[in-house]
Amino acid sequence: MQLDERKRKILQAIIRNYLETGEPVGSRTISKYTDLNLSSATIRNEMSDLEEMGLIVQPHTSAGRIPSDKGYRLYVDTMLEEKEREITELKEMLLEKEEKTEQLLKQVAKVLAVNTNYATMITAPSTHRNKLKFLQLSRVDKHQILAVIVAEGNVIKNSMIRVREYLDDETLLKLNILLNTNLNGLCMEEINLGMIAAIKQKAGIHSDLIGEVLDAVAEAIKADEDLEIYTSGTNNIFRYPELADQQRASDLITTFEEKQLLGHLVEQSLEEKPETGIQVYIGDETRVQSMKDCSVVTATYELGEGMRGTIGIIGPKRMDYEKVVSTLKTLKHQLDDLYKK
Amino acid sequence: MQLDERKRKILQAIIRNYLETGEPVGSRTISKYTDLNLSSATIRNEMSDLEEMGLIVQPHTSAGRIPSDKGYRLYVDTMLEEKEREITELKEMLLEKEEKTEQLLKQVAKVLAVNTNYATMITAPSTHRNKLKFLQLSRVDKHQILAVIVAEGNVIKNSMIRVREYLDDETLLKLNILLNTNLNGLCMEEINLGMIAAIKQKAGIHSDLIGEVLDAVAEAIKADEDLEIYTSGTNNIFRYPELADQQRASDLITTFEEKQLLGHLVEQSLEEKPETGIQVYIGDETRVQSMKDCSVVTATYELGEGMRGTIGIIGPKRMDYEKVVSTLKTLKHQLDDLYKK
DNA sequence: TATTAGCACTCGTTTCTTTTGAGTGCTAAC
DNA sequence: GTTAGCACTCAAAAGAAACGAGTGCTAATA
Repeated sequence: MQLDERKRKILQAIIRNYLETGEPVGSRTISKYTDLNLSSATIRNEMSDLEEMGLIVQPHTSAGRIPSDKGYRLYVDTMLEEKEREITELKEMLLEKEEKTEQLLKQVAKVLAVNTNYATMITAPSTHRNKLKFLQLSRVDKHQILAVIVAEGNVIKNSMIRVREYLDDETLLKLNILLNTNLNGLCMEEINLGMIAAIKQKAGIHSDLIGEVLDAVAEAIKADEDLEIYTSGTNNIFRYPELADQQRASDLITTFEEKQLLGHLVEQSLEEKPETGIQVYIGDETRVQSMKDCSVVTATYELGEGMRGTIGIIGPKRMDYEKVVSTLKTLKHQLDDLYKK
Repeated sequence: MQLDERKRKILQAIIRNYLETGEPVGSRTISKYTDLNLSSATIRNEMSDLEEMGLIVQPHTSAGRIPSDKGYRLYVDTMLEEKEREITELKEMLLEKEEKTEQLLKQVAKVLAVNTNYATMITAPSTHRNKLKFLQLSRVDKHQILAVIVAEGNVIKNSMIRVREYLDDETLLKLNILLNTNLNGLCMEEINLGMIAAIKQKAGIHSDLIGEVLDAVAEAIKADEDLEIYTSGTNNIFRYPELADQQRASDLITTFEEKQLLGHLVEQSLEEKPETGIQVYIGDETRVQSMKDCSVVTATYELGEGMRGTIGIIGPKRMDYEKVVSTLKTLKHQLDDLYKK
């Protein structure tokens, strides 16, 4: 059986209606509120076909139809209408271009949650592809050296290194120069213990003490690789009865709190990255058990070369895909532009 | 009417039973499972008295009794039995004494939540009473100076300062010495713009450029004053039917996410600080609307002079106060000891 | 051949009624 | 002062009945 234009229209009408109401849609409703001018009986025949094709399902015998995951997929892939959709509050926020990226992102997540009525998440741009810009060791007291590492985009890391013996000013200065000349401009990912070993060799360093310090620096650069995820609007899940029952809600809340499952989702969307940078996961496509009744829309934004972060919107399967996708598209571009200026 | 020993015993029995089951307690239950050897009729008479005194209430005519807030208060104030209660996992964790206080605290919150089956929150020690230990300005590139500020307990702050003109090495070095000699050992709270102005004067600095840098340093020290609160085990609220209905759960989740309401609670307990450092808020005593059906037990710990943080456990009013209070007491001492070593 | 009116049937939802049982308060006896 | 006994209350559980949205199928229609 094939999907002719009429079937498409009916399917679209069913989905549109279901997205709004959340109730199974009957043939009579479609017959009345569509410009197809067909009786409910005809619609019933067509619906029967659509069901056979696996695009819609009946929750029980005497109920209307609701879209299946396959139906949603078809809808998302071929039936979305694009609209420019800006959230003016966001525009203003981005103009201010706060100093602290972290704060800005948290704010974005919050405003997005309030405006869409879905839960949102956002990750700061990952740093591992980021280039090292500046590195400094300073003595804080006799046995402690502070390593400060600055990367492109002014991402700053600190690490306290404990040394057994006093390290004199001269050695410290030498180390600073050595490290800066050898590591500057490299991206975090390229720097590792082996590389540091090579530097040691090249510089002819044999002192155990200095070796230890260098190792600690390498550790510091690698550390903290776990990307932080901020969430907002978690309570929005209670707006949708299909997510609000105790078991489901509890599981979802846990997922949001634990975050590392969300991390998988983020990584997934960073990898798959389609041309638009927007990705839609429906139900099981999220690969997260607790989200099997949810859909997630993610957008990948770039704040500079190799510094990619992800925004996600999490809602029920019957989320307003048109609104969410186009809002995210606009926001993504706004964020991308932020760096270019 | 006055509360004689028998009435106390009966009240205690009612509360103990209710804490366990969450069901209204009837006279028959008390008669059977107490060593008072009284018939249910006698218990009924006593219960009637207790109700008149406002210590217990009846949800409806033909139901058993449940403790009122006043009843809980009496119980918490006078009937708790102390036990040493350690969570061995915590002990091990604390022994490791992780480098990163923040990570450690998050872990503590999590373990505590898993072990008690309540929601938990924890704040890092506030820094404003904390003493400045080390301060350094370094040039990252032509127009950017990085200020690194280290306080007692190795609390590190960074701030990027944008300068319009190039600042030569010599000036930078001079500034570093000036700042360190003048500010070291002072606590963050004492340092402000006025103070910096005084230093400028004393040092005879008239350059606008240097003035700006100093102001930025003062700003950096003050900034970030908002205390961060970490929560864990939010989903535990679903274990208690009296909190798990949609409206209440949604409100609570929001409170945990927004956090600033929790902040009030934290400040409150920092101020009121009783001898033990443990504080119990029952129902409305929390002063937070969404927590009117909850109780909160807080503990104030000290990681050094003036560096006080707070741990909180949030559960239903019928939480296991004995367990929670004594667990927190033990944990508090463990944390307090952590610094002394 | 495609569409539609008509109708019997299904089944979740709502509403109302009945039953059950835990628990009380009161009274009279111990 | 304590207790047995009993009538009474009321939420919750169980059952029964009515409702109605929606379907599938058949036969008539264009």
